[in-house]
Amino acid sequence: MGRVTIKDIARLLDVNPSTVSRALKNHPDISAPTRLHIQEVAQELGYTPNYQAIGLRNQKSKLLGLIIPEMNMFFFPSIIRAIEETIRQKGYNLIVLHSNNRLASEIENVKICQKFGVEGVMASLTADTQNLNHFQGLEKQGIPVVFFDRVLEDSTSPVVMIDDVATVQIAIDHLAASGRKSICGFFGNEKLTISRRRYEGFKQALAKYNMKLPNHFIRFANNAAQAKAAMIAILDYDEKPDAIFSMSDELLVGIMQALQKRDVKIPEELGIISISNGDFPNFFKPSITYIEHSAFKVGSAAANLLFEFLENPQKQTFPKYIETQLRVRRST
Amino acid sequence: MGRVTIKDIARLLDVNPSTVSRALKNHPDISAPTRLHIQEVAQELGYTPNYQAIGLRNQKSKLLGLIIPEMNMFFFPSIIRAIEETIRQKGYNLIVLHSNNRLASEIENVKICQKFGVEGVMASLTADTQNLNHFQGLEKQGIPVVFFDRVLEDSTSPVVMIDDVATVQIAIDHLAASGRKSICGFFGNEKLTISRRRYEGFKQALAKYNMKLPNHFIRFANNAAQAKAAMIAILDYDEKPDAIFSMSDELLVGIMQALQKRDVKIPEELGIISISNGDFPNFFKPSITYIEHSAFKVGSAAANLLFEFLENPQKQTFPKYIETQLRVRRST
DNA sequence: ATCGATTGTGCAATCGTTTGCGGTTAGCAA
DNA sequence: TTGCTAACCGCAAACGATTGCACAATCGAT
Repeated sequence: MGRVTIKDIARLLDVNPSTVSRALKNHPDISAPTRLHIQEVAQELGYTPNYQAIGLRNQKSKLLGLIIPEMNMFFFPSIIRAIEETIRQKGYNLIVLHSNNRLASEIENVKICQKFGVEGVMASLTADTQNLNHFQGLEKQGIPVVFFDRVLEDSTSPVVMIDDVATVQIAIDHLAASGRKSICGFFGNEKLTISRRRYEGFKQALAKYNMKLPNHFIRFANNAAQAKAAMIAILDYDEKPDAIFSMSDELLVGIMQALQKRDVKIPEELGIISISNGDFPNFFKPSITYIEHSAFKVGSAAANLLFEFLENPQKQTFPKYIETQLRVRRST
Repeated sequence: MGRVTIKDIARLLDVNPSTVSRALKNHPDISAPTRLHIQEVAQELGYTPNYQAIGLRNQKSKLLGLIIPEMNMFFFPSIIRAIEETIRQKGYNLIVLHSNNRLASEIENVKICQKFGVEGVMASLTADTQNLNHFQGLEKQGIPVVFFDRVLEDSTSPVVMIDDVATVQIAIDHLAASGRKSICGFFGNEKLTISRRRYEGFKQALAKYNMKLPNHFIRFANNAAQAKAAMIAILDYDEKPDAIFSMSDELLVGIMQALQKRDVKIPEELGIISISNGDFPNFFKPSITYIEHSAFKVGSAAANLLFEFLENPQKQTFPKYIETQLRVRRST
């Protein structure tokens, strides 16, 4: 009961705690015999360093914060895997905070990061986040923050994302090349910059091919259920699309549920392409053509970028773009 | 730069840190005027309590550890959501540790929990975990550990899980009731107790109906890809099953990919039922009948059980069973 | 024998916060 | 005036680990 401390070891061996501390970290001041003896005893007693005490003394915590808008099955598991893997190697650990898509939670999550004294933060924002005021406390304390994916337009902070416009362009190029002429676009929460940017790219890309874009071909959906409902609604219009563009796996799932329900023939009646992390497109029949937007790469890049700031706080900030790649499957 | 501390406030107002501390927690010893003034100043300066210092002083960390064998899209996002939600209400936060399916990582993760001084741990084990020796350090320090889902047979620790045998029984009952006579079972990693228990339940249930069970009707697969390969192999046998039982969403995904590839008619040629968290069965056409095994409920129960031990360390340990429920869809 | 350098260890302060105890003041009654 | 009680607040130690500095012991060189 009660963990073993350096003091305990010191008392037991009748030496000073400082000697034990130095011995355990192989400080050259301590002679080999005492050093080995102390290490042996520490091992036997099952000594575990107390990060709270170490952190307090050294003003370090070995903790990084990850703030995500929600915990879903589509994007964030890969993100977390990637970040964990990257930071573990450097002896850091992660405290993951979900905002449940609410700004108030996000604000609180930032506070929690501060309370725990995290050394850096990675964040993806909620749809309601209009400014970064709640992150200013961190910046003031010199704690670097890296934003990824769901970021704000005017962010002067370091961000990791894909080139939304270019990525959508690739998708539309592909659809156009295979003869599609009226394309319907599905986008996430309209309040999200990422949705609006991809929507902008979509409009630009269609304009390039002089494709028409009736209002009901533009769909903003906050989740799979909304996407499903929207897709079904589209099928009830007279003017039907011959292809669907989806900006995420989550929307793709909803869209596919609708199409399966209505027995739409893919790719004959309708072509489909989606931006995706890469798993879900293979779950459907036919498999879905997608632009790979690797969450793993985003996570790794965000973590690495954060470390660059930890190592060099003066570093210039600039957006880091993750490359994407077209993967042609059977839906186009 | 550098966070504001109680000392800073004390210096600024020319009072003792203890006064500030008491004022901030509304201690009655402090008069209303000083209390309000101090709170005001603290607010203005953006004071944030230092959990490291508080934890050190109070021997608390407000941190709980969650050790999971891997971070996948099937089960653990819901688990994490549920746990987070439950513990947040009590002012606790989570540090999530992935073992990457390796025992060595799991052992290290336990150590990390100790270093950070977590007050409790929730854990789901890797397939290679044969004993709980590496958790003994925690128990010795009086830190409660709750295991869930992927647990060990001989565990004397508190566990949260479903009644595997009964759940599989429900599945087979359902298949039998709809006239299926030769059922093939898919199970996870054979080294996992959860796989073996469900396999046992499967055998018992088939025996109840006197169904035959050729060797190639029993499949252990470690992931979706292996399940897919196994399913394809089965389709190449002369003796084919008329129904499939899958013990998890991950296996279901692999199985469905194989069936879609081979254009197997569901439910005409083959019926399918799976134990599932509830999302994936709806992604397929036809939708898959499943026994709902709610990860969210498991997570909530694990967190609540852990709190019971935190509040009453003497509490008796007993396995907590999460109820499951048959959801009939179109695959049977 | 004396000095100097070297080696090994202890002392004490520090990180930020909490809390038991003691002390000062004011107010009030006798 | 004296005594007593609240009301308020400060002092200092403590949590566990680290580290600059001081100090003692040893050794070699002169």
